[in-house]
Order: sequence, then structure tokens, then C-alpha cells
Amino acid sequence: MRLSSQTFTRFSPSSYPNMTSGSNSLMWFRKGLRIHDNPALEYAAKNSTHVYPLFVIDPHYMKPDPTAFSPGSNLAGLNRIRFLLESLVDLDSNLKKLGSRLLVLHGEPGEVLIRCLKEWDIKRLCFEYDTDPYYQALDAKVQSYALESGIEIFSPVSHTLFNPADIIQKNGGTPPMNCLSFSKIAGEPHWLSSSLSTTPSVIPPVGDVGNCEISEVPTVKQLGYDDIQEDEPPVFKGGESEALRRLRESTNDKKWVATFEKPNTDPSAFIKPSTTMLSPYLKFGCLSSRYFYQCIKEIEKEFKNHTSPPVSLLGQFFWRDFFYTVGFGTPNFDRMRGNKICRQIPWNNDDELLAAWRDSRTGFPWIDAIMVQLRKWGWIHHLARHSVACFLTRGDLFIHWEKGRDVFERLLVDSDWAINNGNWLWLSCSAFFYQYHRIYSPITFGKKYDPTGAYIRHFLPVLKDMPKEYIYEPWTAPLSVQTKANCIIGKDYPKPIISHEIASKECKRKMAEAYDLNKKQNGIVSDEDLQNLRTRVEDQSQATVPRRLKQKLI
DNA sequence: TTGAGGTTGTCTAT
DNA sequence: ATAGACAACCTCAA
Repeated sequence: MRLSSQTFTRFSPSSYPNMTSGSNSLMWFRKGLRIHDNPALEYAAKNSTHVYPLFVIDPHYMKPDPTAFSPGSNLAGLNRIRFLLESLVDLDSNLKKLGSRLLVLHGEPGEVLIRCLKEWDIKRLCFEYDTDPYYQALDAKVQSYALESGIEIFSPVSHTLFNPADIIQKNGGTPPMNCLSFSKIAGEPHWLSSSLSTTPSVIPPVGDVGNCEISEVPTVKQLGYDDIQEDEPPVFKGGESEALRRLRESTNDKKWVATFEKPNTDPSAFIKPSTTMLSPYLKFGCLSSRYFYQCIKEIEKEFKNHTSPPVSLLGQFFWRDFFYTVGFGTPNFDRMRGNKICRQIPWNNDDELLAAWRDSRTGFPWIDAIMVQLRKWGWIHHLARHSVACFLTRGDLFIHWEKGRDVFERLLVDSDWAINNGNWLWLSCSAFFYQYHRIYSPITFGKKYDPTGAYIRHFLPVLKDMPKEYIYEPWTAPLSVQTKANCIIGKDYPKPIISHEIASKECKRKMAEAYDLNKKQNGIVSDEDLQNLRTRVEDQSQATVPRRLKQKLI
């Protein structure tokens, strides 16, 4: 496809009116770890003598954090870091096929980049536009240096289908607040009917790298992750090649693609998961969302009765762009305080309950099994995310969504700033979704997909011999049954940390009080108001939920 | 002001 | 499998 983006940031200093063929270009990779449909790379490859493809290993993202609750950096768990490194190895290999290679440097990306621009006498800097706050701040610094130095910048929008800024402008200055109005404003992407030719055939060679300390793509061990215990092979293999292979595999069954309905997919499917599992590849841009979109569009043409957004496979891309747009247009999107679209809710501060949830010790097998899958795979089904997010926040534990967001951010291979925050806002009924009476049951929700509990048995082997009558509520099994199943509740597997029946009622009442306050005060809730409300609802809660229901954790 | 619609709730009855 | 009760949130269009 000829996906030359019409929406891009470009500064062409007048001191360089003609791009001469004797110029050096730097292609800065961050996301967008691919050679297909990569407008920044394509632009760099044109009319340059030398192209320097660069990736900077950023300690902000990849420095090991020994104090964290699971191996990884303070931002990313090991599964995601490994995925990223594999993606870089694959990118290097794909670049080599085009006569180039990937240059890897270590350090603070802004500083490293500016050093490279000087050292390599770069006249043109190309990188994919990024809406995440971290890159917005970083890119502003780099751009201001480049402008002063007369370096041309080419920064196209190619991570998402649409340019979030365009959507916000079309909507009158604020982001659309639901998926339907987003779709109406967005329409069809302008590049939809562009032809399918995806990869540059050659990239000008890397020039002299001077004094820069170029390294190979490091291994996780070289980055300082020593104690890796691998009991199972990773579920994902990073990289563009694997992404395209999996895309072909996923789109092989055209009828499945055309009749996909997200809400009807099965969160308990683990032998053959019920969705494409391509999200990690989209997150890092190993797979172009626009290319994927075109592939689905082609398939839909063959089926008159194909499904439609928001539930169709194509619809999932609108959700992605929707969250990117709201995230871009909302100050403090990743926080409750200072976030205008976020209901102010007096969440509990209970680290004991939070740790139980995080470490699969809630005593609810459905919840605990999901959290095991999250740690092991770095991926869980969307509805599984709903189940555990609802349980942590408005459904049972009433703990702040930001705490759950941090855990997901760390453990998910596909964790994406806008989408992760957007979904936590959604699930906690803080924004977008407000029907807080609809609470996922930690017992019956999983049961309706998986009545025998195969999913639980797989991820929580301690319960593998528990009869199916008790697998979702093992504390109700008679002691003789527990003994026979080699699983004594309270010893081998925890008792439930709360009563779902009581806790969910309490949560509804607290949500009603919080909504009431937000409405009365028109969303302007001070720290003091919030603390007063917290004291009030907790006092009432003490009256109805005895402390002993928060049983000792194993 | 009113009413319809909102990707993915649960429980019971048919 | 599907329908209605439950108790009732929000936003947006008319």
C-alpha cells in the first residue's frame, strides 16, 4: 500500500530549501518497529546518501527494578521487555535484507539523539509521531534542538488510523466521548483505498558512526535481569516477521474474521484463544494497524452479513483510536485528580487487599486464575480484564483504579498508555461507562463460559482435582471433598477475602454516594470533600461489613 | 423535559 | 437460547 500520510508534522528550515542527495537521515525507532507501512522510514530512505536507523535503550523503561513485585523495570515487566528486544532483533534482520541495519545505543533518548545528530551530521530526522505524554515531552525537546540546528523533521502519524488532533479539531476542540460519535466524526481513513505495496525495496547504507558506542541488541541478561525462571516458553515472540505470520494465520478463516463479535468471545479459552492476540504487535507497531485494517476490509467485502463496529473486528480499531484520541485530548488522563472526565470517587487504600488481588490470593479461583495467566502470559482476554478490574474497583474491593492500572501496565505485553488508562476509567465507572449496578460476579461470570473450570485447573493447579460443583466456590466444598481433592481451603488455597454478596452491595452504595456528590458539585470535588465522603462511607461500611470478613491472607 | 441508547451483568422463568 | 425484572447510571438528540 502506498500509505503516504497526509497528516504529519514537518518542519523544513529555509536554510535547506532542497534536499540534496548528499544528506544524511536519521530514522528514530520507538514504536513502529517494522519496515512495512512505515512512512517515516520510507521518507528517510528517499534521497539520502546515508540512513542511520536508531533505537535507544531507555533506562526509564528498561532498567531492572529489584524492589518491584515481579521481575522487570519500574515500568515494564520482563515479558514485555523480552518482547521488545525480540522485536529489535527482527527489525535489525529485516533492515539488513534492505542493505541497512539497526543501531542500538543506551541512555536517555533525548541526549543520545542530539549527540547522534551532531556526530553523524544529520540533515533530516524521521520518526513516527507519538501521542503518549512521555514522547510528547521528549519530542518537544528534540524538535526544538533540530529546529535551531536547521535539521528537517518528518514525523508522520502512522501508529493509529487517524490523527487524534484532526479528530479533536473536527469535533470542535474536545475529543468525542463515545465510540459511536468518534466513528461518525472520523469516517473512513483517507488512506483506505491506497494500494498495497508495503516495504521499501532498498535503504541507503549506514554511514560512518564516528565515536558513538553502537551495540548489538542486548539480551535481557545483558540488561541486568539475572534470575529469570522459565517454567513455560513465552506465549509471544516479538517482531514484525512473527506479527505478519500471525496476521496471516488469524485472517485465514475469513468467515471468522467477517462474523467476529467481540462481546461474544470467550475469556476462558486458553488452548485456542478466542481473539487474534495480535495486540502486543500493534502496541509496538510490529504490525501496522492500517495494514491490518485494510486486510479486514478486504475480507468483509466477501461477506454480505459481516458484523459492524463497535463489535466487529474492524470496530476494535475504532476503540483503539478512540482511546488514543481521548487520552491525547484530556489533561491528566492517567489520574483521577485533576482529570475533568473522571468521577471523583473515595477509593479504599488497602494494600493488603491490593496485594491479594495482584498475587492471585483473593480466594476466588476465577479471579486468581486470571491473574496467574496475566503474570505468565503477559496477556489475558478482554473480558478477563473486565472481571478482575471490576473486582478490584467498583465491584468488590473498592480499590483505586490507578493501582490496578499500574499492575496491568507492568504485566501486560500489550500495555498501551491510552488504552490501558481508558479501560480502567471505563471499568471503574470513572468515565465513559456509568452503570455501576452491572457488576461482574467472580463466581458466575466465568462459569457461564467454562462450567467445568478447565481454565481454573490449568492456571491454578492446586485446584485441579476440585469437583466442578465447587471449583468456582471451593470454600463451600465439604471438608471430605477438599481432602479428597488434596486442597484444603484456608491452607492450600485461600478462603475468599471478602463476601461478594456483601461487598458488591457496599460498593454500589458507595458509588451512588460518590456519584451524588459529583453531580451536586458539578464534578468539582476538593481533597477535603473526598476525604469527608471517604470517612462517611467507610463508617457506614464498618457497620455492615465486619472486619473479620477481610480474612487473614495466606 | 423526555426518551432512547449504551460493544461485553445477574438471576429467574420459559 | 431468549425475555423480563432488577434498579437505574450517563449522554445525546429531539
